[in-house]
Amino acid sequence: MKKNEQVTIHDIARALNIDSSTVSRALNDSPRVSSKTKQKILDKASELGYQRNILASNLRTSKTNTIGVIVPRISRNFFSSVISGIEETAQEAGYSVVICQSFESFEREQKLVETLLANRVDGILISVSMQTESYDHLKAYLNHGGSIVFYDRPCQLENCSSISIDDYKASFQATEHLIQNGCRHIVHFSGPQINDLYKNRKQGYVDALEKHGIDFNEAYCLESKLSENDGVAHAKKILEMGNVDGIYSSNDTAAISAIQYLKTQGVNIPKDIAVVGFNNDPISSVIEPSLTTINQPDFEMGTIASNLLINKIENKNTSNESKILDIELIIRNSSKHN
Amino acid sequence: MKKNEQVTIHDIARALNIDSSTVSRALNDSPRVSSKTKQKILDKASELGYQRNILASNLRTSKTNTIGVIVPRISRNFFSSVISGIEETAQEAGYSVVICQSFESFEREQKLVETLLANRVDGILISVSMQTESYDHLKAYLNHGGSIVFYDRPCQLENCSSISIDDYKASFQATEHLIQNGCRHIVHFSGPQINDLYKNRKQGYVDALEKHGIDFNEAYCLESKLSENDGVAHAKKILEMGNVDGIYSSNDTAAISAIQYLKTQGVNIPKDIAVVGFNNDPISSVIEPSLTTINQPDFEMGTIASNLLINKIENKNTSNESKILDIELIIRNSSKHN
DNA sequence: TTAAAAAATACAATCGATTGTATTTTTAAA
DNA sequence: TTTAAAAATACAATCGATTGTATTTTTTAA
Repeated sequence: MKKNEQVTIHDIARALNIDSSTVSRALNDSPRVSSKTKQKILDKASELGYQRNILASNLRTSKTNTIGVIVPRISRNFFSSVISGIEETAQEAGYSVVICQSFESFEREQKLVETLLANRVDGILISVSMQTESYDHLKAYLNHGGSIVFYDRPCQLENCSSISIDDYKASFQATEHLIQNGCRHIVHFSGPQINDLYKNRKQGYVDALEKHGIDFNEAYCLESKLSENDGVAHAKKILEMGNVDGIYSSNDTAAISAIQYLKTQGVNIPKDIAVVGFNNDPISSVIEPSLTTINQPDFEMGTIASNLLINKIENKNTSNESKILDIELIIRNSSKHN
Repeated sequence: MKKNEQVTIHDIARALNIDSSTVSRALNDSPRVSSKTKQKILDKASELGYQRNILASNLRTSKTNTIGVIVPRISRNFFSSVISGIEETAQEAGYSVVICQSFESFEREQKLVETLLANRVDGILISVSMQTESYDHLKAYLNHGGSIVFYDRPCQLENCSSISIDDYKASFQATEHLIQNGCRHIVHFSGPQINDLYKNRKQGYVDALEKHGIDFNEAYCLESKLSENDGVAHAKKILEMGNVDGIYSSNDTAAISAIQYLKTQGVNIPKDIAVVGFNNDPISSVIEPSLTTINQPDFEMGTIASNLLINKIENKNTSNESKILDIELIIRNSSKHN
């Protein structure tokens, strides 16, 4: 931005023939300035159209009152809801929020963390990309005195809090629901096994099968990034397999595209194949048959993540917590097996 | 962030017994530093774990290489696609992007602009909120030397470029499509008439009716913010009206919730009432019947918006442009009237 | 009225990087 | 070898706000 147009505290000071330190204190409502001069300064400031330069302020105080949010992609309803929760809480506490998308790319995630560090944000809320296996970029940020809280996809990293749901339990519940509806050959759409989230979801599926005396078949576990295309590809494989009667997908996106493809191939959902998804995307209630899915407290996850981070930043609480939220299985029409 | 941990160019300079200005120039790859010392400095920098403090740099250069994006809400697919386009182009040009949601609130929008100004972002890309009637907040930003480009919802403001679609034409086309499919009593879900976008959409509807000799009935224009709830409320009104046989909605969200409600009331879509939406949300192809809608080049709109703004910032082009993109009517099942 | 205490304000260094100018060192030409 | 030109580096001011310390002014109490 052009410099000439910028009004600084020095301009105000000069206009009133006082010192800029007094102006600074007045603008910050310090008790060290009399209310008379405060008023004079405030008046002059608005007269001149003064706008505080936060860059300068941040540099001096080495505090930006900004938190960075790294999210795989904002277009997923779950994530945009989490962000809303984050923003609300952050705003109340006087923090700005910078939203960044990693698009599930590790390389991009690294760059984003670097940029956030260079910009000296006070803390980072991150749901790591599906490719993230190394945490050096995050460690670098921590070493510079930053705070990190994981949300949705927890990671084992010292000195970080996390907030997530009980993926294992949710998965167990979803799978058991299919079994109780008569499914015996259940395919699982699983995500990258490098992250705990998808590991836990797979394990819940495996254990539910075991509990009900169904043999686990590795070929029934289709691992992918759970995109729309992946859902279609999985559906094709399922038709080749022949005897599949249930699908438990780690997200709604893949479940929905699979349903759509299967319908075009004359498969009856849920009669032939019952389906359960994960996330409760708005689209899941619109598709026919409506999709049975797991609902997560997304907005709440955002508010809690924000709170954990701000507490960390402000040192109110030095201990690290791993909070787990409850989920809910929403039973709709895609899973009624009769 | 804590100060003690921070390595500065002065630390590097001290360690090598040279001046910090040389370090600065070396890190910026200036020709004024010999390649030998450059290498020494680079090595020492990585050895000490140096991370440039952009705050300081920005303060000195009064350039942040950051653009602010104000969006009504990121959860709308159209907007998240625009953002992707913005990010891609901005990144290539070396700019960071800060995404902010106004949630259609004017008050919030004002605060966001203020924050972006305080942070001295080089430019703002904005789709104004549905409540925005005054532009003083934007003028203040312009007065401080900032650049503004409007996207999707253009505004009459001096010295600003804009990128949008031909809402009038799209609306005309959508309405005409309904008429050609036999509709005579077409209700229009319109948005706040304070913005050109919704004015144009309404006018296109009105003129299409006129062209085909259908009287315009103000009662058939239901104005709202086009939320899900608004769609349901409109649907109820339509049932009370009795003889409505077509709906043209200014967005998909309202169209879809209306369809869902009407279906529960035994209305056959499209036989009894044909429906056309706007935006081509992913959900529009999933709902049954699939929704006829207007597809906008969302990603492209983002890239062009970014380009216009960056050109403005870098003064490559001082003239102000109003670009208009072409749309496409996607005909699906919700509008076949027989 | 005067001294001490309290309030208000001024001075000056600082945050970390950038950049115009000055100085020193190196190179090239005479 | 000497000198001019070019290259490399050092010096010092600056961006705009903050903040500890010093000074001045005002208030209070004796």
